[in-house]
Amino acid sequence: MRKVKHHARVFAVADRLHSAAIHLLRRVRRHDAASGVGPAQLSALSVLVFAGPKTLGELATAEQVKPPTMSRIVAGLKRNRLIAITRDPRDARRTHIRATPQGTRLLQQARGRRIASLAASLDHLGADELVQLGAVCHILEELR
Amino acid sequence: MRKVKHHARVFAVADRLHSAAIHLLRRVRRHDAASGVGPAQLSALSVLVFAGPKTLGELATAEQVKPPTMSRIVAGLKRNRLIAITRDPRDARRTHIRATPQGTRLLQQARGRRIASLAASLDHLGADELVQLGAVCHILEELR
DNA sequence: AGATATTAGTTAGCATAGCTAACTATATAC
DNA sequence: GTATATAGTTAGCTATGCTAACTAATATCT
Repeated sequence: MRKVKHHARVFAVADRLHSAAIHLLRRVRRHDAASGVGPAQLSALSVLVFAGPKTLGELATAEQVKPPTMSRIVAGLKRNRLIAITRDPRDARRTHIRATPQGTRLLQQARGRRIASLAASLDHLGADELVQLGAVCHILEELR
Repeated sequence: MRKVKHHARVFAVADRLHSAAIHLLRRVRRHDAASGVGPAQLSALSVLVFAGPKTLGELATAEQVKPPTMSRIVAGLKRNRLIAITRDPRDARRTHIRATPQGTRLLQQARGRRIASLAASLDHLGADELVQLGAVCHILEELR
């Protein structure tokens, strides 16, 4: 049956893709220490920088974390002056959180280090291989 | 200059690849809670299951973590009876750590959940797209 | 052989990050 | 206007990261 073969191939590819993603991120993450903030703060900050201001609840959802956890991450970011917090005038329960210029700068630098290290690894690849990588990124971006 | 263009493309691909890897792992990680052990323990256990027995120092290196951190992760795994520890008869300072049958079983189940969820996402892809993904995995596996 | 240095791992103590339960404050519904 | 629901915080637990300082064992060097 063709279906069986297809599923087996999908599993094999999923397995390799999973492993490749782990190794890729493990490598780029080594450079994050230079930023001086922890991984959770860095990740939350990147949401604020790339997706714009968010409430605490929205941030928690985006980061797949519970509100109390995000509450502390946000407190840390504020202590480091990487974000600014304002109350929602319509609903005083809500807080609006946005990256400060320093926060944006720090994130861009951290991201730059990651991307630069990955780019260095990819540098010896040929144009055709880059095209393949780009096509696969497109496929992965379309996954829901 | 062609070189400039090439570098710009490499950067753009690195950026997208980085983002894709983040989202991919964030999705599959949701299922890890079902295993009942933390992410560091799960990751260390996977090294033991797939790469065989290791000393504590080797494990720490493999996991990009300092020895004291791995010492505690190992203590947790032992408490959960997922690993067994023996002393090296040649060098009594060293400890040999290996997964128990229960540890192997738990890891395979956790891994199965991750891969199955990823495979489900990939299931609607065509054979040609799977081939592309496979080719890219090969490229990434060759990266040093 | 015996002093010294190196290596493997542990312990102590600190910070960050995850959770649940319980709380405060605000907004909504009846 | 009382009850309910929602947004965040606080308290307290576990896990995971670090450095500094320690123990124990091995290797080195006269």
